[in-house]
Amino acid sequence: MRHIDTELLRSFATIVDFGGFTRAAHILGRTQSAVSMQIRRLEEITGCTLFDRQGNRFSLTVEGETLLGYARRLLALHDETLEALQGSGAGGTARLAVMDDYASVILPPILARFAEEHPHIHLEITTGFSHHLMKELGSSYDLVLATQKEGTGRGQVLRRERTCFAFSANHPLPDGPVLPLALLPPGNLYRQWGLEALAAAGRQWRVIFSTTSIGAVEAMAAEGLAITIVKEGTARPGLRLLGEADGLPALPESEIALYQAHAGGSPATLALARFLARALRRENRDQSPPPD
Amino acid sequence: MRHIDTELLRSFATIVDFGGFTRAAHILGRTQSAVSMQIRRLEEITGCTLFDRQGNRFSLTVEGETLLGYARRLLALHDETLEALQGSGAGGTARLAVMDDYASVILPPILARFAEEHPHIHLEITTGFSHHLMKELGSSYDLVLATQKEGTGRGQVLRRERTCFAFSANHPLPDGPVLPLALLPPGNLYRQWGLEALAAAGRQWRVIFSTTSIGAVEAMAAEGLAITIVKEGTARPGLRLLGEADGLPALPESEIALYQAHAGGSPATLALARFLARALRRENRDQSPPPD
DNA sequence: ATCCTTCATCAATATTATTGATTGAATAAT
DNA sequence: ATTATTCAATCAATAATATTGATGAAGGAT
Repeated sequence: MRHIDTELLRSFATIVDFGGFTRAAHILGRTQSAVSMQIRRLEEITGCTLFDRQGNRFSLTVEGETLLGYARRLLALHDETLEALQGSGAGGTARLAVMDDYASVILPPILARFAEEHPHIHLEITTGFSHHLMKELGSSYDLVLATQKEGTGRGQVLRRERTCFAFSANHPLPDGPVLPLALLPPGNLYRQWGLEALAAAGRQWRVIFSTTSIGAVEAMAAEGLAITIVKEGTARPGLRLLGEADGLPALPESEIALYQAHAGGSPATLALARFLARALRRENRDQSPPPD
Repeated sequence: MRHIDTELLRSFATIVDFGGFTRAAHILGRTQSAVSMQIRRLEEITGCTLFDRQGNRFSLTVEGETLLGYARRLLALHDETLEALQGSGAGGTARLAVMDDYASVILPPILARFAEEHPHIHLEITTGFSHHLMKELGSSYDLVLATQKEGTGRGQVLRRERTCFAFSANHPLPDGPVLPLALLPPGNLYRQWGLEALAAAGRQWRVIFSTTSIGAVEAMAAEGLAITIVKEGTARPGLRLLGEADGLPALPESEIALYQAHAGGSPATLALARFLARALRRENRDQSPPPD
């Protein structure tokens, strides 16, 4: 008698959420070939083709979409079952660390939805700088959502964002030869990128404001007191992004990447990872739909 | 990462429905030791003791009851998933054959509940005499619910019922030396039991009415025209059960047994089998609660 | 054209489930 | 009491299944 193993569904959902067999395999703590075989098994069991493979790229078939709906319900119920029986011990907690800007701008509505869908999972959210957060991945945090330079790091890249200098939309740019900057403290990635780019462009600068509060830095820029650096997606209203046209150098792209403490973590951790991947990747796609 | 295989839950639910590891093993097409190991695995995974073992007998623990609730929901969703993907082919059909009296008296409300819980499963119900139905088990039917003599046959006994002679509650018993009988046609089990018992008791009789309709036979008895044979549970109102006090011999007990075409049939068949076992065994228990 | 990324496939291996035989515990029968 | 029965637990052996690591093939990118 045919039956679907829950783990096959978990792999299936993870592939969709993370947009790839290989990426899903990393998250699940298996090899790519294992995941590929699992999907083959799933297709044999259901008798359906779940993915349209067009060489490298793939998309869900209609049957795949159908199964995805059932898979999500089944997985939620499965995890709820385990938690109901094992008490609300460590199994029901997910500890996430996020860099400040995402924590205040992008994530709140996403985490609210997650909390609503998984009322039994206890969330512990910490904010800070990517660099510091990464050090405690595995000890204090199960997941870290970090900003990193394109192509760096081994996390799952969920989204890419343009990084640029920014200044008040309502004030004229400062016109002296020395750029007034408001930046986060030394060690911050954007500070480093900005200073290096300015040095390479032969510009002079002075950091007139340095604080650990992103809000304060952006407020300074919005008031026309200094230039700062922001991600396109999280810049507050009132800020204008500056480019070559404004005489300011381009900066590397930022990758928003999700790091996992251990491949294949607790059910709660995995559920949160899948949810974040789904939410961030989907919004990303919506912002820049494919040209076809 | 721990996860519960759906098949473990199916075994668990089947044990509860059929009231035993060995019985469940037969239904599932596995050995008793396999089922026993599965439950051990399930207990390891959940970290709970699911059954209170008191030697031979066992009962569900509180955690077991909790898991049972989840298991039923999970299994229903799992089976629904498979059917959604495989089209409503043969997977969504269960063919049940039932002896007449149960088909008209006991089963209708039970099957109605089943249909409500599993709106996607297509039921094919046939009625007839146990003897004939059994011949087509495996070809025309997936399941046969049959009456049999105690201790006979290899089906799963779901219920036992007293069998006796019966006559109108409102008429005096016929007083001649020759008993007027209304029975089903030759080949019927009860006809055979009755005639053998009367012969052994040295009574004389005459079958004055013989038809394939149980309703007609019972109507004859209720009108005071003849004596017939009924199961205690399915006798219509207006009939009085006759025993030694009335000068009529006792008859063997009837076993209501469920036969399965193949061990571990289709999901729909298995679902119906479990449902019938649950419904009939539960009602049985309610009718004669254990003395402790 | 060449590299790189990504998924499919294959044979070998590792893992896991099932079996068949046996034991132990508890109840029913003599 | 003592002996059969019944039923689940256990164990070592086997069967079944999943995973791996290496390799191939098919697109996209440079």
